[in-house]
Amino acid sequence: MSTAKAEPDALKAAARPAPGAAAGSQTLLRGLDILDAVAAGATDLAALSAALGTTRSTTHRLAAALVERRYLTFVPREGYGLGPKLLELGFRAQAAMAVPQVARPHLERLSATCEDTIHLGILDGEWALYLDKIPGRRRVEISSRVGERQPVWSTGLGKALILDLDEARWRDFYQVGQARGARHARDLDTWLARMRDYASRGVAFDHEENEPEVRCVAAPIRKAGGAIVAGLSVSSTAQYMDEARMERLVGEVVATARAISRALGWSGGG
Amino acid sequence: MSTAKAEPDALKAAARPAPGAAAGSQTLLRGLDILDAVAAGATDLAALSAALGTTRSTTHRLAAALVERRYLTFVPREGYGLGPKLLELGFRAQAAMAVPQVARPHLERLSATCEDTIHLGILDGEWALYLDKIPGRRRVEISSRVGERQPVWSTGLGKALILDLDEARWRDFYQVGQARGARHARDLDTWLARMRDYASRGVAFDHEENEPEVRCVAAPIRKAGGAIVAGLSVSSTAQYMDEARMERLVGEVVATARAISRALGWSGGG
DNA sequence: TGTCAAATCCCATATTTTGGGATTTAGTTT
DNA sequence: AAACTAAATCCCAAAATATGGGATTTGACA
Repeated sequence: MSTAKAEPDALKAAARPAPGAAAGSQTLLRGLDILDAVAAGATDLAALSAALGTTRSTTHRLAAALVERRYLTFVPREGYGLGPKLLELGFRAQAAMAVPQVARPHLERLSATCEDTIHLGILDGEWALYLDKIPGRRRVEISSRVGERQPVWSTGLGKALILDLDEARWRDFYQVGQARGARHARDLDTWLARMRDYASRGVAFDHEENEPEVRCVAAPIRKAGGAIVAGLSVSSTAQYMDEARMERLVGEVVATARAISRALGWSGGG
Repeated sequence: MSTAKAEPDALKAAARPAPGAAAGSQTLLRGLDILDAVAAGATDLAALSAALGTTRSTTHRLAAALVERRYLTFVPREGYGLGPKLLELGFRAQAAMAVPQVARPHLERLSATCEDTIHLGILDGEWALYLDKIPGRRRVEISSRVGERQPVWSTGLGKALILDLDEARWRDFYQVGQARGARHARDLDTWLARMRDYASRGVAFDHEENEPEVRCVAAPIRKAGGAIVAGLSVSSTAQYMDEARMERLVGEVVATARAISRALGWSGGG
């Protein structure tokens, strides 16, 4: 039941087939697919049915269950939308992680002095996962979302998160990135050389490696004992982020990361 | 398949049987129940099985699907936790609503001058739904969560949301509240008299009607045209909120609500 | 009042889920 | 170091559940 319908392409993501996925929960998975479809912009039953490849009947039953549980909202003329239950669980999920709580005020302080987008994130397997974000106040905004994942090897935040690992691990992250089809691949040796430099300075940069025109300065956050538990980055478009400014930001970014680390119980820091 | 198991009672909420619920999606609903159970503190398969009343097998399959879709996290020694996908969808749900976006900076400004908990909410059927919250900085904190619902008739925020309705509607909200077993019921006439007073002043109070010891001052937020689209409240415990302070807060709260209304395009406001 | 599109409901069929129990994985004890 | 324990994970026949075609209702609009 291919879904290559007319879909405005706004409903891009939502890869249904599932990789080596766990089968045996079709109904549950379809329900979750509905959440994805709604998040991607589907608003009526027809769009949902098309996205799932199921009949109106089935789609309606699933959607109705989600509405009843407040995972979706439904307004007769308007259609479906993400529901308050997701708000609740989302904020709970964030609250369950200690780092964002502690970091928030520090991020806000940093945000007050720079006009750019600030991200807080952790390492999630082979990805960098955003846990919090303070939008910048420039005319152009970095389009990222809390809960989203970005490649480790190409983002400043990602590189900050793996600063302490050895070169073998660095290679792994680089290769995973290449395998997933890196957009602006650089050769491994250059990348490793930069990583060594970043590691020795305790900061990481992103010179438009992940996204053209987007640059950032990032630093690792450490918990008691010194292990890296999170990272912090300041991002902006190239026009606001020339080399000189990136260097000027380093002090602030590192200082903020250190302050958060201290709040988490890390007393080190030559 | 009755669920009257041993449940440690820590997993209180999660009323399974579902009221006049939509049947025909057992698997999906059970999956959602798992999310609730994890949110309520269950961390291992045994706890989840107990909460759902299903066997380890079934529970495991559902949980595995949720983990695969990142709605849950699973760490061998630690157990299950709410996953990053919920973060993503939660923040998206919030972003989909325009009001929180516009209101945030104003709420933060208000928060800077008062030490108390600030809530932003909208009317959701017969409930007041919290869309955003800035925690207070007092020793005791108001335990509320974004995404949660509270009765309209007994909360300051709720009353602010229905300030423009006529008396017949007010009665409806009051009666729904009574039907649901109000805790500190007041007689209808007194309540209506107060509502009239609130409506004429453009503020609403909560004198420990919803929760003993919790008081608040609330004001409605209006969109272009003047219709109430949201509300704003400042809450604290009685010890920090005597009558005098509540009166003193009115100006600030109303001013903030007005500022947000103006940002939403409302130009009215005698 | 009539028309049309979308949502909602119904029910026999067959596909999907279920759960008992076997197996594997890790951490702890002897 | 090997046996023990607890929890997670996997397997498969039986049975309950979800499915979707089509009928019906709802409500906006003419």
